[in-house]
Amino acid sequence: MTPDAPASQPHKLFLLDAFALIYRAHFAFSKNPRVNSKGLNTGAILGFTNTLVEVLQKEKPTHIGVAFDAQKKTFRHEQFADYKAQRQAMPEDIGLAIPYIKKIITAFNIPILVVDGYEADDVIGTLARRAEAQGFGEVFMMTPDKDYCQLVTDCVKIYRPAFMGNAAEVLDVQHVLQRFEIERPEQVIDILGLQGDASDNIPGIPGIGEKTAKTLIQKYGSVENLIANVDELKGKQQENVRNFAEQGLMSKELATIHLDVPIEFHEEGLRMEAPNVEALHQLFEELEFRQLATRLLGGGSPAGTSPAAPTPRGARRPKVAEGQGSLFSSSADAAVGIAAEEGETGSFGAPAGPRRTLQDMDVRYHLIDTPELRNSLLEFLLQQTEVSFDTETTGLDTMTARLVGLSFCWLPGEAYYVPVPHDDHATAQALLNEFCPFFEAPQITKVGQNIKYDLTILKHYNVQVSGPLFDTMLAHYLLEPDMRHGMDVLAETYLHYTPVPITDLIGPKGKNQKTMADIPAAEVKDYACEDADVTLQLKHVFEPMLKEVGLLDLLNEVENPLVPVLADIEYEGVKIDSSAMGEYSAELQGYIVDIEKQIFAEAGQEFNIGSPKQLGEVLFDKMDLGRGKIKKTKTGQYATGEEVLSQLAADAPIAGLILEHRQLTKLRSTYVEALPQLVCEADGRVHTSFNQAVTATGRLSSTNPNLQNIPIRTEKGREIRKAFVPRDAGHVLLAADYSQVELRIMADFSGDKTMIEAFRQGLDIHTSTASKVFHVPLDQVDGEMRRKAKTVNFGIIYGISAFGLAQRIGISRKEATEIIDTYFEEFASVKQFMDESINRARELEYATTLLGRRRYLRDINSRNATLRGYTERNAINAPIQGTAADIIKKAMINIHEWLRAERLKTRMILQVHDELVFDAVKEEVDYITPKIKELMATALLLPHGVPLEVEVGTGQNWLQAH
DNA sequence: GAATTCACG
DNA sequence: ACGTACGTGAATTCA
Repeated sequence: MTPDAPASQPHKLFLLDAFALIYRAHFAFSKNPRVNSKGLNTGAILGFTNTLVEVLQKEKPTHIGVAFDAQKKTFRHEQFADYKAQRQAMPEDIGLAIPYIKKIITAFNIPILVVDGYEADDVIGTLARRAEAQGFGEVFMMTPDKDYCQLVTDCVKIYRPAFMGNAAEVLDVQHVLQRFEIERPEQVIDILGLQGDASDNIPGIPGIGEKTAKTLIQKYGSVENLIANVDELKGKQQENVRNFAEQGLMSKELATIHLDVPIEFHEEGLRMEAPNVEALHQLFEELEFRQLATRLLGGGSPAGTSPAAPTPRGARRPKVAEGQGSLFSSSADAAVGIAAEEGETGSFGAPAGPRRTLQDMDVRYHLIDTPELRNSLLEFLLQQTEVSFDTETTGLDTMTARLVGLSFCWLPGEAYYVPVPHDDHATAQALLNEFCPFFEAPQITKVGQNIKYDLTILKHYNVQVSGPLFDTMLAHYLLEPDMRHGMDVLAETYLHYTPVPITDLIGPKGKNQKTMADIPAAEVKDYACEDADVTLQLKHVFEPMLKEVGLLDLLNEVENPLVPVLADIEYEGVKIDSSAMGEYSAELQGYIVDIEKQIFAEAGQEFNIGSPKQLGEVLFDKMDLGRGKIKKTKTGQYATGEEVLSQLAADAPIAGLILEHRQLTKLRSTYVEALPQLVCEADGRVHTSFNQAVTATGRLSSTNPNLQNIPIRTEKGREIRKAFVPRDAGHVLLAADYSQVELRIMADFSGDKTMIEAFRQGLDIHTSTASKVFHVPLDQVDGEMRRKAKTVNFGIIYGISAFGLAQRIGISRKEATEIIDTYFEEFASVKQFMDESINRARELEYATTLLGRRRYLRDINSRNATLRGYTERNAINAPIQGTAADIIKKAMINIHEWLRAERLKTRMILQVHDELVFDAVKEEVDYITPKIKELMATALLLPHGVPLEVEVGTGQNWLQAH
């Protein structure tokens, strides 16, 4: 296909249609305009820049150019007086935005392409053709405009950038032919010529829309041929084609993109170059694009990314004058901080200016490696009220990692590093004992980034950390729940500072990666001190921010106090009966082999059942199942999910077998095989990690392994829970569940009398709902009605839709609509609550929980109905799910505290969103059961007083405990 | 590394 | 006109 030999490295050229992208970006923000502090509407600029950046990062073009329409009239205006006449004058905001956009493009060192008398599409089309002729492997015309479809070839494609929730999309020849139902891409012009294009004021032929245009072109091939055969047409259509034939031809001409623009194709001129970082910085600063600046330039100051610029370590460090009293600073000294308060701080509280690294800083990082120095350090530590600290270890796995050093900081810019002998446990233990007075001091706030990790490490050295904690990771989690909270990103965003990458010390990730223990203490010192230093400074930035938005209490009363609770839970672990797992694995394997044989017999061939691709081909191509009702995934593969196979199972036994096979292999590989491998050898237990800063709603999540998704819904799955056992014969497992928390929260928040009454009376809520929705007395609700009502109740919490409900209970959309309507008649306040939730979110652009936890819903006013709908459902769900999370977190803190105060031996070992699991001492069960119930039920009181109920069970394993 | 599927609340 | 219930994590396949 390529006429010339392709270049050695595959060339990838992107040609952007500037105005089309700018208009689209502008209108995307039209409902809730983005305005910077100078009153400039920056929506179009931000949208365009985001699109540009995305394509640069994701697609990594080798060549690129941005085409603008010529300012003056184009040949199309000469040809057709009304051309684009109806398009309103360019909105003022766009006019103001364009100079900025051009500056940004220029700062990226990307050429701007304009040719007098031509529009961008002609320029792009011409260049695309010439690039193809020169042997470019791939050319992408980046535009949302469908006119470009006429230009698509095997190597020239359309790239529709991601937009308002839709993923980016590449349209190739096949897509175009399919979409327009034509045989050659050029016929797009004929289609457009007939149907016209309102936005470009191409008239087309009256009475011909998308459908008719397709049919006619399929039959006649072109506008000209249609006109030639106009006699074959009937009635009004014939009349129209006859009368407007001229207009049709003119429309076709207007829709035609011209490929003879007088412009040279210079490969070198379009080659990608490194951006002018300084210029981008200035522009983003002026436009107040902080997030973009961080994302794009954060770690990207030229010095920061260049591997050719290693950090000259130690060269400029002031030598520590051992034994001198002046080594330690009291708070009276004005140390120079990384984020010294300078100038206006903007909304992130960080000073403007280029990113800085350790080499730019006047810091004092000291090595504390003698008993005398340690003593002196401890003395200073004990005088502080707030100290950040960090642990350096031999690895990230808390169960096996050994301590390498400790760093401390109480004044910005000044920190201390204490090496710990990692290979001599007795000496290490003795050294840590020295610091116990500090760690245990109740009056000193300990500040850390992901401090649960440090607490756990210290716990392995018998150090119990007391006093208030402040975790900067959690602070940021409350400020921006759906962002990431790594220290490096936070330092860059809020302190404009780039910490030394850990890989500078221990090398890149790989087989020979070193650990901190392999690095001389003098080198670790700077890294470790910097972490403590940065963490302290982040605290000073976040605390006022949290106070301002009313989240400081949530942090101090819930998230921070939860940290030691989770550390204890993880430390305790859950005992797993590995031999039971082993037996069950063999049993499952037997079933699997058996089912496999049956599947191959049904299919008449062997194939990889685990490959959705092969499976789809076998089911839908070879066996021809599905009868036209075949679903496809977004990548064009056959969908073979549970939903599809269940439908198929009615008349194709193979579908049911595959579902069963899927279930069994899932159970085997994800649980039965995986869990025993994660059992800690030392104590026979698995130690999960509870992540406190992952979910958008405030829930915890569990990894390594995930113990929050252990099977229970099916017979064979549930069996796995039998392998979760108490630590010894003196213990039992005790499980305490909130009953219907989320529905109770919904009842309470909405104040719905009917639902509240049901809970007050202790009714089964699904039966009660069924009785209302189906208008039958409580005692006449059958299983089917209850099942449907249960689905409705869940649907309510999730922000119900008729379609979703119909899908899930297998009824028509009409029936689903009726059920929902009846529900909202019966539970009018619930409907009102849902509407109010959405309205409040539209105003605030966030939703809140009972304790003020926020979830930002920045798309709530989006013009894209799908995205908006999604965000509206979040506006309903987030406060409910998040409040439930608030409640159980409070309960965990209170129970942990109570167990400790009473010196009980029972240990909390798991949290599963609405359930707490305890490894309970048998003798304590009767004493703790009512207290745990009470502490859970009263952890937080709901505003309207809907009671919370807790069910407790015990047993020899987790299954029995339910 | 993305996509698909499926385990849980 | 369009897509379809909220929130997670892990295993697997495949490009």
